[in-house]
Amino acid sequence: MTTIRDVAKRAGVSVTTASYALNDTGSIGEATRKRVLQAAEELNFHPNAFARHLKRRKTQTIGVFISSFGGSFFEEVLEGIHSVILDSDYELLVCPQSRSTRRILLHRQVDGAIVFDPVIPSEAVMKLASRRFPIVVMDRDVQNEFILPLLLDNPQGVREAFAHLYGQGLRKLVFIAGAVESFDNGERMATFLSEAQQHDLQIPVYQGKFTEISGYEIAKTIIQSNDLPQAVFCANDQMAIGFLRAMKECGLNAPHDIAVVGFDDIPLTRYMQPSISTIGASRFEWGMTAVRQLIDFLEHETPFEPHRIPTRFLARQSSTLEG
Amino acid sequence: MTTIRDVAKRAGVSVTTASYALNDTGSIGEATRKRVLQAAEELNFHPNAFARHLKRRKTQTIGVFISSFGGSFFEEVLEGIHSVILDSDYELLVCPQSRSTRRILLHRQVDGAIVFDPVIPSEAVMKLASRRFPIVVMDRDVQNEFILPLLLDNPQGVREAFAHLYGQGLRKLVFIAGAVESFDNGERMATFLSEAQQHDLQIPVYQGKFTEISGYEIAKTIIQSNDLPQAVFCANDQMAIGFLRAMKECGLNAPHDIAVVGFDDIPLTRYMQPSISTIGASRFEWGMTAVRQLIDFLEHETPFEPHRIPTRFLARQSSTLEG
DNA sequence: GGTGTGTAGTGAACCGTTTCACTTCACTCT
DNA sequence: AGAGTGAAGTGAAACGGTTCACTACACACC
Repeated sequence: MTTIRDVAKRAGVSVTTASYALNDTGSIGEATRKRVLQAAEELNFHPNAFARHLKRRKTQTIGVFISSFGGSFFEEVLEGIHSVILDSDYELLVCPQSRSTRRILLHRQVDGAIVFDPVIPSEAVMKLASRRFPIVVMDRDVQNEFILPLLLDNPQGVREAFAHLYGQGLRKLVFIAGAVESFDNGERMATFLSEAQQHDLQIPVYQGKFTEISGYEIAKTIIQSNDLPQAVFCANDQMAIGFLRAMKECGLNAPHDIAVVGFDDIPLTRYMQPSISTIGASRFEWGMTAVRQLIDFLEHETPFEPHRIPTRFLARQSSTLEG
Repeated sequence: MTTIRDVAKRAGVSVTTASYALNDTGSIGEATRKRVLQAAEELNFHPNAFARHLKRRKTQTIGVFISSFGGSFFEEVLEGIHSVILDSDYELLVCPQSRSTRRILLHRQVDGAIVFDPVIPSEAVMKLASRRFPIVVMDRDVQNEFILPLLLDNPQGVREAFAHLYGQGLRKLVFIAGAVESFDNGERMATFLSEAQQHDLQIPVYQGKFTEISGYEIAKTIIQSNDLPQAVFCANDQMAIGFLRAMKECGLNAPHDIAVVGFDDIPLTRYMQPSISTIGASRFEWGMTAVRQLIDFLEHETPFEPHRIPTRFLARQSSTLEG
């Protein structure tokens, strides 16, 4: 509750001088500065962030908008973001999905945004983005001078995975898709199907929802059809996990009966039995890159440079036939 | 960039009237209110949060201070917190460890705090807490009128786990401790040792750090000593996972050679092979309770009611000897 | 002595809201 | 007719900083 006025009074200077001294701006004599700093210390003064932001019209804060904390997916992205923030003089505001929050926050509570929540409509993003409010999107492909899409290189990983399956002689393949609105899902599917087409394969597609349970249910359907594919490619790991659970329940073995591949390389995939083949990317660096570019833009208007985050296929037990 | 003045002008009323109309306070005629709301809509007006907070001296925001996003531990806590926030008219500010951030944030950027980061000194918490700034702590046991400790019932779960091991005839037990500063670690250890003492058992304690690698290293030490215990109790799951990895590498089998129990019930424990016996609590509800109590205090000064979050032992493969 | 230059410091406006204290005016009551 | 009441609306002072434009003064230079 102590204000800069209290500090000024105690140091015997004007408010202006106190402000300059505390911010190390303006020209203030060394002795005076010391006196002000000491007064501030003694009074345990901390400037009111709101008053400051109000006047400066800058919040020195980056907003990150994610769909939820769950799924152990955002974790690493957030850690990457956080690691950069620590070394900057920005603050971090993480905002999980919420209508009201979003509206209010987006209006001037942060200097720039990182969007990773498909629920936010692209039109809203387009409308908000501006020189004074740059946005990095990690979940869609909209682009303009003030919007930077920073996306996974889905095609690369998917092609590697396809080659891996095809190379083992597997020809009867199935694609299990995630949420239709998802950009990543679309790209993964498109790539997989196009690869297949080049090898004259027909690929049935089952529509899932990126959730474990949807993978599980699709697996049951497929198994009951009594027409097992040799391999399934799941658009994310959660569905692969569900798929494997169903297989296990039915006494089927991966990769023997059906080879399974996921996408994302979430930690679980390494620990499951069998371990799950998947496509990974460094989410930590992904997050780092996002903030870095955003801060660079905010500070020097460095133009955005869209590029893809590399992915790589990780062959593990669930899809690797022996010998 | 449009302000309430623009709205007022367009609606042909004073700023005061516009403010009252927008906030549904004061007494404003229905026709006027409509006109103001419409003007605001047309201009796409959103009140500047900083100006508002500055004047109101309330931010309508809850700050959550965690040590990091990693470890898949906070995830569920945050989701619980978030779920309550969604139904309230508060906003959520999640702030991972960072010196500067903390200082600044704590000073008036949030109305109340939830602390789950051992790095924050208890003195700081004590100093900050006040009627106008209540704090819920989830990682330590400081308490006063304005600080609510909301802790796990460590003793309950640990006692159940001890009984489980002891009940299977295991007598040669070892305790693997986590970070010494940790309140939870201390309580888990104290309970385990006291239970043991009641049965006249001596328990060696190894000092770990709550990390997988520390569990791994301790396991190697123990195994090389050639004097295997019948069971180890790890103060958290990460260490249990490391311990099991070391065992596997040495060709040892859990629970046969050594039974292993962890603490936290992180998702991995269910999926590992063998699945890991552990002690769980609903972190989701833990988070929910924390915010609920905080908001209740903020709104009605409802006095804090400390209580423990129940834990339960979950017997899984890693510690269950067959029939 | 007049001009110029640089340093140290100050007054007051401003950022965009909220809200206290007040005015107006129409209406009712006695 | 005069007093009283309540509803609708307004002016201006906050809130706590930052910063523009300015003063005061010492010093150097020619």
